Amino acid sequence: MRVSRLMLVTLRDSPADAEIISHKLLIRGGFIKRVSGGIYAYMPLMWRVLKKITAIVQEEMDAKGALQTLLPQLHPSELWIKSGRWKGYTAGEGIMFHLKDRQGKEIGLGPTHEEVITKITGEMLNSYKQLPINIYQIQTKFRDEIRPRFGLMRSREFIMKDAYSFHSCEKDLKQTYEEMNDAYKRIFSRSGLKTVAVDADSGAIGGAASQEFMVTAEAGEDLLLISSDGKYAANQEKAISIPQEAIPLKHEKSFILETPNQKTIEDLCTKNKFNPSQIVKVLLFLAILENGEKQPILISIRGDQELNEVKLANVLGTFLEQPILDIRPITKDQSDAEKLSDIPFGYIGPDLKDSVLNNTNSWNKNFIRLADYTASKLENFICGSNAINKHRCSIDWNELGGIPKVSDLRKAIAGDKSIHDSTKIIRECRGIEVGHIFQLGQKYSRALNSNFTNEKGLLESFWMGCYGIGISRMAQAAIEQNHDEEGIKWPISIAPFEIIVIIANIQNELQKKLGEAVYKKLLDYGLDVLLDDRDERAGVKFKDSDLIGIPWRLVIGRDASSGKVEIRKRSRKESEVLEVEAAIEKISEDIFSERKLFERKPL
RNA sequence: CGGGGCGUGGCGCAGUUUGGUAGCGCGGGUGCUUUGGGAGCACUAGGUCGCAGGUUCGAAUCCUGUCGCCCCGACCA
Repeated sequence: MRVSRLMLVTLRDSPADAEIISHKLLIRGGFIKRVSGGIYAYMPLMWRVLKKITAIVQEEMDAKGALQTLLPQLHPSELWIKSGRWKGYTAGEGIMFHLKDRQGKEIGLGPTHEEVITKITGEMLNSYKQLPINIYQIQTKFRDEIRPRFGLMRSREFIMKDAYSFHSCEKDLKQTYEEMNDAYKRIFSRSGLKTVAVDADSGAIGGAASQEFMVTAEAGEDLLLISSDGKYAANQEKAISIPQEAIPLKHEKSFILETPNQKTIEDLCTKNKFNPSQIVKVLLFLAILENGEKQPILISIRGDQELNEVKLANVLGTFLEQPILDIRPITKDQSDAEKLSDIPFGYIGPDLKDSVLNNTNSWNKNFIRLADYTASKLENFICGSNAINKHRCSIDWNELGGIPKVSDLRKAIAGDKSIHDSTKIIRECRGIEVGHIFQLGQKYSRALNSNFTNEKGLLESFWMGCYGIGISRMAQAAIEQNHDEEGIKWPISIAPFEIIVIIANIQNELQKKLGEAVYKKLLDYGLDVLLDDRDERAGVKFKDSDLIGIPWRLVIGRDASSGKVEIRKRSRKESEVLEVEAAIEKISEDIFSERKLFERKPL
């Protein structure tokens, strides 16, 4: 390909709406073009990158015996109603685009394909003899993100590889899950990405075990917690750890302490010389349930700890045996709107009476009371008295009428001890989620009545797994990990081209001739070559080649008359001047050996 | 959804406070010079100032509405 024909439009200035480096570089290099909020066109250079990533993904999936298909993007609502996800995905802050067709039938634009695939396989597969099956597609997905941002990192239309496996038993599912785990490690390492696999919350997809593959990068939206020996790694949403010990409170007879205007843990501690770990703080939340009920929740947690809302939603969902559509703190405005004048914000105790809810007409009239184990373990503590400007000191759970239902609700944080080995300390870093694998179990197959006949001749629901990779996100994450002040440094396995040949001065016949010859020769070698044949000053071409991040550069310039050219690797500072033939040999050898490094390894 | 900010040529911005008929840099075109790290000079094209109303002799500027985009938040009791 010739740069003169490439539709290469690079920008000197960063666009005002780009925040992170990878987004800026993608725009400046002309890789993507914004069409609307969270919606981008992939321009020719980008499409080459995406095709290279896709090829790696396909090779590794195919090697595991997975089958590629292409599923529809328009999904009838009844499938999603059956699986129980229609409401959660469309109502409120649901992320599913949906529309009505001319018959008035509701249709959703696929954000993920469990429903569709489960329906199809349920109809096509009937016997355990046909299992296991692992089926995948590489397809555009649609998600109406609450807040699209960072270019392709969180866009509303994006390319994803999603695979779904079907098994006759859980053991078989676990085996495929492990194989996918292996395939994913190969995919990311072949793509030149440094990733870490972490335990994850399975979120809206549901199911049992799940693992995320994270590209470690400062710009990542997820917080990861990793033990100092690397043996434990989890997304903060899911992470469990051993918190710091509480500092014991002096034992004495319980009493009421006047605490005027001390509504925060911080105020309470500085004014009375308490330690936050000696306090039980009580949080008031409102959960919106799938059946439409609005349920007030009272959560007790140790004062120095923070609540993990994902854990809270999971615990609550299990307890109530239905999905939680939304859960968030109750504000003063909300409680006023419900005419609940008696809630002593800042002074709430675990034993706040249900009677404060008497006036409400849209909420449930009793609290669900939960406690994090850091709070339940305290034997002697301080807490709100349910009366303004008063706290109770040296109180215990008996005096409060017992301990609420206990769960792990706290956020694990850096500095905690690891659960697998308490001598190992947890540290944190940020990550970009590029892959996620789940053991779904029978959640979808049961809901959608997707069955097979097992060895005993009995009808059984499929055991399912699902496995996603954000293809377009991967491309951007690669930049986040591989760039410098000048631009992108693509890993060679996913670079749009492997080498760029720059003719420094196209007016110079000698250079031009030599450049064309070198270009042809490299093409004949089977390399992905780009020839910069533009009538531009050399500096412009150097800047552009650095910006778009081609791994090798070969310059035909002032030494052309003596048959010499300059070569440089994008990842290095130094360049080298060699005879043409030697340069071609060196580069092709290097690229071939790099290709070997990144090519499929035998199982 | 709440708060804040911004919409002026392809991109980055000034002009808006104090109304007087639109400007700078980059980019584009032509010519000459230059030619290994985003060249210089000259000429040139390109904008109903997001959109719709209103106020006014006159609106990018003031008012109302609307659309779009960006950031923060939607947890710290």
